[in-house]
Amino acid sequence: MSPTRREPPRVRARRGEGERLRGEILAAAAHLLARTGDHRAVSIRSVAQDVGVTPPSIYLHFADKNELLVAVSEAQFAALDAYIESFIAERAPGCDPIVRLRLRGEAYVRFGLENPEPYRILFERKPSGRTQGFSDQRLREAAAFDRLVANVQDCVDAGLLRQDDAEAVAFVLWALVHGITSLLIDHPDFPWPPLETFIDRALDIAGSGIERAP
Amino acid sequence: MSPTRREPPRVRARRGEGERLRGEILAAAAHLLARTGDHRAVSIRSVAQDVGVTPPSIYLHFADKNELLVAVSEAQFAALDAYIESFIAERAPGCDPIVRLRLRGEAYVRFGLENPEPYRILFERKPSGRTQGFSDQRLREAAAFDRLVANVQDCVDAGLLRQDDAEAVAFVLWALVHGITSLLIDHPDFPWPPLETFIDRALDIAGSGIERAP
DNA sequence: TGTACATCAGTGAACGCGCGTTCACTGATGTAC
DNA sequence: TGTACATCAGTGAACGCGCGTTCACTGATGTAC
Repeated sequence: MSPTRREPPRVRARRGEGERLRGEILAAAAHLLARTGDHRAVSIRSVAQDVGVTPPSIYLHFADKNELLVAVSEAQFAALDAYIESFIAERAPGCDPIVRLRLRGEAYVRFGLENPEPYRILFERKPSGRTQGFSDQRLREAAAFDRLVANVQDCVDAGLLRQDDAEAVAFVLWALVHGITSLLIDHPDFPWPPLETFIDRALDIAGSGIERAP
Repeated sequence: MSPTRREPPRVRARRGEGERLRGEILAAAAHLLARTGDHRAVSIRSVAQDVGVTPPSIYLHFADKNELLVAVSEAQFAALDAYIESFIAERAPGCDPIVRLRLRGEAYVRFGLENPEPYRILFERKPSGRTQGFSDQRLREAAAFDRLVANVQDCVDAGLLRQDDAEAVAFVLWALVHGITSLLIDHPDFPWPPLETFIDRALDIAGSGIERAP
């Protein structure tokens, strides 16, 4: 029943350890996001309360709310990237690039479904007020897009895909998996086909659309 | 400089014409959405102000804010449907179902790009609080999804596509065009390929993925 | 034709809420002499 | 070893804002007699 979750509220950081709070703030924001499934729940006040600190303390580490959200996004991008890479590494220690490409797509969708609100923050957030904080290049790296392009290029190099512009193909593949993820997240009650089927069918279609004719 | 746009504010409706206000409210909400590009701008107060009426008047026609938003969505779904059908009708008065399918995809993306905030409201809105107001079936109809399925089925029947479950294919196609639309809308500054190229490439890939082998 | 009255389309003021942010402050921790 | 002092990690109270919603009301319009 108590509104806070930590008792006693918090031990104050010792001299020189002020940075510790920054980490706690980011963790609390991510936790709020996952717990509530609503990015509007991430307010300066709610984050402060979860950390066990007063709202003005946030401003010791972030200039304003936008800067906090940008930092949260950075962390989520890193999480997405790590998720995908380890998903692939666990299932395909070998290096068949086609298998990897397929797993990459599946991992992407799964990350989104397991972390809907973080996913929304990453890819459906309004480019609010141009204070975005993410440069185009940063988004590219963060979204693991460059890795996708490299994966497609590997397939082309191995003679497995039609000779084609790897980047252009990567855009289409990204759009496809993003589309699936986004629809499933935002309309969970719509009568979708089973997840496995949906992903498989999508990757089959995309696959035979880009595969090298035998 | 005046905060309102209509002087004198409004002529009061005559007896029996109270429903007129309802239409004006919906129009103002849609206009606000298009003008500001931000669904948060659609508040009871701002809509009332744009209509030239006081906030409580809204409640004469809508039980609460959610009901207003649902009505706005209904109108936008209808607009999407009309846009697609007339886009196709203008360019392909004939009935080659493959051509129609392709135009359908293009029209979908174009509607989204021309109406980003309405599009967001339709497909990226949070299923907030389960008070959604849209049944699954309603979304299906509204999203013109059934028309897409029928179009795919036409292709199959004409022997132009691989014998396949039309609905499953339609899901994938929808995901693809939604993915493109959504990414372009939400990350307008990302270095995307030119729109034509993006759409063409996507539809080419999807096309050769589902086409009947010659 | 005249008047009392019901109805209808709104109004005006207020409520309580959570928000981002600012400002002057406090009190423990470490350091210089 | 003892003490004055600077620094640092926070606090507490308040600001002004826009929001959804409620409530008692007003005044023009039409109707019954």
